[in-house]
Amino acid sequence: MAYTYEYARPALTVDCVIFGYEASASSLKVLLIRRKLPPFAGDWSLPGGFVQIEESVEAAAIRELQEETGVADVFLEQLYTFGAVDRDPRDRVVSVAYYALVSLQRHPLQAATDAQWFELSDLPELGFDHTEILGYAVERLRRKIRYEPIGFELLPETFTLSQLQRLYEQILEREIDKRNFRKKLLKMDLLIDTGRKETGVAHRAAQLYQFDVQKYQLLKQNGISFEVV
Amino acid sequence: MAYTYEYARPALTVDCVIFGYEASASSLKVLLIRRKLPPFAGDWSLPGGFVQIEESVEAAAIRELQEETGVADVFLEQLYTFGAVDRDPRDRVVSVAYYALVSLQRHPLQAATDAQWFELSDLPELGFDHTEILGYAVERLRRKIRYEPIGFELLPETFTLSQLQRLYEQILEREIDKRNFRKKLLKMDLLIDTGRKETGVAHRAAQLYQFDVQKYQLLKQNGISFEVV
DNA sequence: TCAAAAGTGTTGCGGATACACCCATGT
DNA sequence: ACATGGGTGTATCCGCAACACTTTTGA
Repeated sequence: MAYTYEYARPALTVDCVIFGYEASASSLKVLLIRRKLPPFAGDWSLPGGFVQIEESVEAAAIRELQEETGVADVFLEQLYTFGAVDRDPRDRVVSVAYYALVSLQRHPLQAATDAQWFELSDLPELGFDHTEILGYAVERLRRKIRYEPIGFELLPETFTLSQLQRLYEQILEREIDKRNFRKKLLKMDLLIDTGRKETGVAHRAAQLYQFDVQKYQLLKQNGISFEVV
Repeated sequence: MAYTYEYARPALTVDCVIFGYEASASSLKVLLIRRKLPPFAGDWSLPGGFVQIEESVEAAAIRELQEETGVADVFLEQLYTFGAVDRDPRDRVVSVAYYALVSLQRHPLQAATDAQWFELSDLPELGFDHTEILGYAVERLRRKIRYEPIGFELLPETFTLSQLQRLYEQILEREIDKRNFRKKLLKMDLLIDTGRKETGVAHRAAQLYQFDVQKYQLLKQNGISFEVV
């Protein structure tokens, strides 16, 4: 079946920057897909696909994420729309980019066979304008993690303060003073002490905490912001 | 001439939230268009139109802005892409929203005949999801003006500190202490004292300043941010 | 001379930073 | 017993907020 329009229309796609984090290894990764077909065959690229006519743009992003990783219900946010005329050599394609945050502990993935995780510090060349898109995503993540509690999306349900700190250090690429970090976080009173401790570590076991989402929502309505560093 | 595709494609449009500011009246406005045709005939809406196949999405926004106001070379930034399935009752339409900042002193407009400026505090009902888009734009402007020097886009080339302060007060909807505001702004050393003074006012004439764009660019590269309030 | 806005300093407080040692646990 | 990370307090500094009067100018 074919569709005919009076004026030419660009194709509309979504592309997803999927960040995955493994707290045990303190390692921040991005999921990339190896392209089988031209253009850029053999290159790596961001997972993405066409927006179907009966789904919202956000639904398309959720569907892509689900198809590539099997996960649903994770943090997903629109990033930016890339609309240069020649960004795809075949056709006029406008792409709405999203980024997702996935805790690899909470969501043990069945990544698609042609997909692979890459360390953020060791990325391959990407097809299309995907290097630019990924750069945007990293920038957004760095900015956003400083004043909104999105870091918890990357950690297990319960986590230690050191895990949280290492996450921030990874993303912001700088060291943070342990005492000051703990003082500030605990003072906000948004971490619930679960009363349980880490297990299976070859040293003193750390307290396990949970982020208090409900309390945060309340405070947020009153204009209190979550400023960490 | 008609265009045929194997799969259905949404139409792609841009919508522009055009903020205009008149320093003399301390009044922040938005440009709206009265719709002549259904749907929402008679209602007001944001200026916008289709993305042409041979122009980038940003170019389409620039063109729209130019068509509606006659101005070019003003601040214009992508806001968000609105992609709900039913946001336009006629057809599937995805819209990339932009917002622009126009100093009404610097750019005396020939606004299109069907266009009109509205006080931000006194808006009519808008067609489509344009109220939501406008809300996004206001929120973005409020957030962004606090840590990036975009306020100057809304003022005349040279301005007084009081004009600058009133602009911030308008946008942030709160009062700011005059002495603290001046101290902070002047301390940043990003305002050039032109040596000239206001004229034609019925009281003591104020110093005229200019924003030092070059110096700001330099500092920005070194990671210094412009935090005003 | 009056009205209206320009211009100007100081103080107190709270949050940010810098910094080093003892504790608990598993091997 | 040792290695590894967990956990803790204090002193200093700087930026933020609060606050009121004098000066200049045109009408």
